[in-house]
Amino acid sequence: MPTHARERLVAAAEQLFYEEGIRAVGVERLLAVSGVGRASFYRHFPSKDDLVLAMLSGYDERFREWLAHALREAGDDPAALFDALAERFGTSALRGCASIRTMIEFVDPDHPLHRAAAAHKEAVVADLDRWLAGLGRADHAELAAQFLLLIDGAVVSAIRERGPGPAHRAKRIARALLAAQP
Amino acid sequence: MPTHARERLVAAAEQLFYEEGIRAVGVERLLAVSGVGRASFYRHFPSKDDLVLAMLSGYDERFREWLAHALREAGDDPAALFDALAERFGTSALRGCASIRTMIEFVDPDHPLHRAAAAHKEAVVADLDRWLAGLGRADHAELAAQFLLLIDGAVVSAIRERGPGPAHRAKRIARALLAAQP
DNA sequence: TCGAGTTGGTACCGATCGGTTCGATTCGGA
DNA sequence: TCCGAATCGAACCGATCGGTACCAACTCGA
Repeated sequence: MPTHARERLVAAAEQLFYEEGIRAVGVERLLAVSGVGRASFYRHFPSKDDLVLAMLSGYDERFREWLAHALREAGDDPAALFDALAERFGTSALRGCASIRTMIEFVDPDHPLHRAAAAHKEAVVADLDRWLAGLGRADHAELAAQFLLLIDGAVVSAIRERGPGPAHRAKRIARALLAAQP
Repeated sequence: MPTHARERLVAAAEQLFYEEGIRAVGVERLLAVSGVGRASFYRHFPSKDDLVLAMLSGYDERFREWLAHALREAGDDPAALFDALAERFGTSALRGCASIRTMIEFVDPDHPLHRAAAAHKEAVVADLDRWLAGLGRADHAELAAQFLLLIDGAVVSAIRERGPGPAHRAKRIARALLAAQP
């Protein structure tokens, strides 16, 4: 199965970067796990950073697809979004989200990988904003930012705690938030 | 000034690890910035990881001192804690907190550095819990965990946004939270 | 004053880093 | 079936990684 070198590289990157970290995984490991030759790697990606970029792009797409589905399921109850988050936390082993981790591993705000990871978060908050506005909430902009803060806080908490607990906690906070300004 | 090699190493570690990341900074840079000789480094710290441990220990001490002071200032209004957080965000350039960043850079939950960083968070939530219990809140345990979720969420948001905005946002959430269960 | 202990500086170690180059082989479309 | 394109594997590059060993200079207490 020597075909699709690019796809196998991205798949290996997603797995290894998630399990161990970006800086912690060298090109050698990526080649070994993906079974891709060194030359093929650098034909598809000018540098390791470009592979990280491709990984981030895939993460952005998949996460926001998941988010869109979760928002549809939530109906007209914004707090229900955190039920979907709890489900997400329950299934996978929790090592944070690719965006937060990339922003932190490449903490210089001018670094291309930091910018790309931050752009994902801004896209997510824009998605949330549109959704809340569609639900007729006057405070949609502020509420969207607050929801992202709750999501990120839950993700960071979940790194230590394992399991859906932090997502449930975030949901209870969201409930209080919605009750305050109905 | 050839004395105090250890203190200078820890100071350089705090600065460089914060500005660039732990894995991103090699021993060479630490020696150059601190002005410490290579042999002196390894006399004080058996390995680079032990220097990270010392940095974390200093961070834990200083942060919790700051927290204790902020809690005293807050008086009987729990949400006022986030005013202190906003002040903290306003002054320093924001690149996250040492604990979150260490947990993420060493994401394996069994890694000694991950454990040390996680232990700091657990100590913080214990501090919050004692404080809230002292204020007579029946929901102190849950509220403490929720407060830490808000703090961590604000820290992650502040990495992208700069400035005290995320702390103010967290304060508004905290207000709603306290209003829900007075 | 003197000597033990700490210091900074340097050379060096094997391993790994990201990246380049050159075949030998295999795949896939015409 | 055949040929170009894509593939894998390995040798190789300079740089840097974390860590060791040795040395001359310095500090400081007895």
